[in-house]
Amino acid sequence: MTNIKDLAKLAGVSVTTVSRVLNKHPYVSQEKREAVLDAIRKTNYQININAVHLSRGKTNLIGVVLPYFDHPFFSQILKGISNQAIINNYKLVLFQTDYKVDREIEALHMLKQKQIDALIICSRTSDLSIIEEHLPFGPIVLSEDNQSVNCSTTFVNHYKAFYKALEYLYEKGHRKIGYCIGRKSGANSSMRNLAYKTFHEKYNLPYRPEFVIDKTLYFEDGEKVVDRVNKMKNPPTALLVTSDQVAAGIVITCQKRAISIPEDIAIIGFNNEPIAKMMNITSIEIPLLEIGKSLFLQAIDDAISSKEIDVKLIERGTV
Amino acid sequence: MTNIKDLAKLAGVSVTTVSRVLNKHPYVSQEKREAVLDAIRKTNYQININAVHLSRGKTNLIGVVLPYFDHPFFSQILKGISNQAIINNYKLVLFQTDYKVDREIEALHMLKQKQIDALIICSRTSDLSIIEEHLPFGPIVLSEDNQSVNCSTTFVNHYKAFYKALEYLYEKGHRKIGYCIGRKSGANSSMRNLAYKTFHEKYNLPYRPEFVIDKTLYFEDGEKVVDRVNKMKNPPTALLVTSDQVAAGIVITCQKRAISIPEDIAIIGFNNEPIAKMMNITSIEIPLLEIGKSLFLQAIDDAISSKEIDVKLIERGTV
DNA sequence: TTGTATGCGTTATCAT
DNA sequence: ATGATAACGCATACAA
Repeated sequence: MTNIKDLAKLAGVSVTTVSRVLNKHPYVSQEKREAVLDAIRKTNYQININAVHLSRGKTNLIGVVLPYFDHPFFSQILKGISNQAIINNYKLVLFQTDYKVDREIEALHMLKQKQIDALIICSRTSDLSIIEEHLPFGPIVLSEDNQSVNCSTTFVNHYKAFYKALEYLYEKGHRKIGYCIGRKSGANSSMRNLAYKTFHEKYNLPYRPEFVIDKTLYFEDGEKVVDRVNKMKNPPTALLVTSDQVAAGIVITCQKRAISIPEDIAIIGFNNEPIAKMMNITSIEIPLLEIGKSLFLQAIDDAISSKEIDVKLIERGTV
Repeated sequence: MTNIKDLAKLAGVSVTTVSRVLNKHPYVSQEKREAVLDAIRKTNYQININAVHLSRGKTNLIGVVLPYFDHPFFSQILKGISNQAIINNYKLVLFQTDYKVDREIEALHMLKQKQIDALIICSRTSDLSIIEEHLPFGPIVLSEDNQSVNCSTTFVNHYKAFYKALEYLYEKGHRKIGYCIGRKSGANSSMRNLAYKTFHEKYNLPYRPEFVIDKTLYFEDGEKVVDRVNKMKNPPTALLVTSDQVAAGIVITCQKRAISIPEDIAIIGFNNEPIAKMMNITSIEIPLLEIGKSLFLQAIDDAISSKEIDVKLIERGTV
């Protein structure tokens, strides 16, 4: 493997000059520049990027932490991030955590080790104190509403979004409302649960723990949800479903079992994925690509900022 | 930032000894080891991984090239790759190409620059000659049946899979069969088209170009497909749909428009995604996680190997 | 078991 | 405009 030293010798210049040519710096005579370029051609020279990284202390790599990427919610955010990464000439290093803290810490570790310039955490599992601890090593961007830690965030106000959906159902006459969610823990889940509880207090409705159905992520989980609801003596008349995938699964299952929507049970999905439109599912639209874009831009921005993303209720046929 | 030199001074040993401790080499006295570990604790020392990379000429990073990762086909393969990467302590660098050659070449470039140790190309766009050119710089693994280039491959025999599905439809009495595919170009698409043509020749059926519907990738494309078929004077009685997403979209659209499946049109999907099971769609099962796993293992294996993955027809209600 | 010295390939500083 | 040289932080061959 030839290096700039070899090139320098071949071109009859110093390594500095070679480096200048390589990095398109000014102050190189046309003559010498040509000589260097010639040497590069002749030797099939290839820069060793790791040496550049060491010297610069920067890798142009950005880490992305997410639980799984085979779910539309995250794959869309990732797509938004990726689109911007391409534009800005960054590459992405993926950390699929399955919500395991260790994996997230591994990612933070890579930030500490300078293998990545910044870290985007799409869904956090580790403690905020650990995030804070790693802040000195590079920008960390979170996708949650968070005032307590001094880092950039792009987030949906899930409290507001949930509340909006609940109020909508209330207006439509629903008094027994349940919801389906991926996991019960996590910052966003907590906000939704808070909205749910506050809503019930406001209207003096009883809070029923069995109306909260977790571990619902994928299309096929819709069947599980219908099973559970069917077994209830006093089932909900409406369901907030935090993923259109699951909502669609519920709709399909109900069709199979001759359960009418919205008469027997009303459904509001989330994300407004294409499947929601096709299946005429009322949904809370969340601009995931935009979230991804914002997260990335914050990751490469030295300034710290917070961005709240607005959501929109798309009325369709399942309420 | 403290480095091993500082540690050495602090612990009263040489940098070599520090390095030995860091890398858990033998031949270090308990005493000196403790001294080094102490120094590490005191200084909050953090290794600079880029220096390791430069020194070792290796990054423990593996590149993954795919057109998009918001499609179940690729996100599942990626998941399979990722699972293995975690086990083997590798990180993944993602290249979303949108089937743009430049992006793929960028990935090959990073291999050349030694920023990644190996490259997995899940769906190739660039010329095979370009792949071959980059082979000297590190392992490249392809997901296609390919004898001409000397690299590892894990692939589905799409010719066989397609033929199997076509024969099945033929047995069921179908003589006018169309198919939906993501793109017409590409190695895998070519194999399928070849199977399609061969099948038609064998049974002396006319080849109708309009029966090949491309740019069908996502759920919502199902509607487009139904639109196109509806407009045909002499429409197919069966459709091979190379993604269950699209197949599901077709089924939903047909339900809306009172088109009976399989009476009016039969459907065979691909991948046997969960949605296929839920919607009772006949599908060709492709073990995507297994493919991902194999691709990864080949990427970190110096030996070159080829692995053909078998598929299975899952009979359900759409034929 | 330990340490010295050198290499890894590049960039940055400074002097000329 | 150009070049010498010192970082960058670590691994390792070799000597002891």
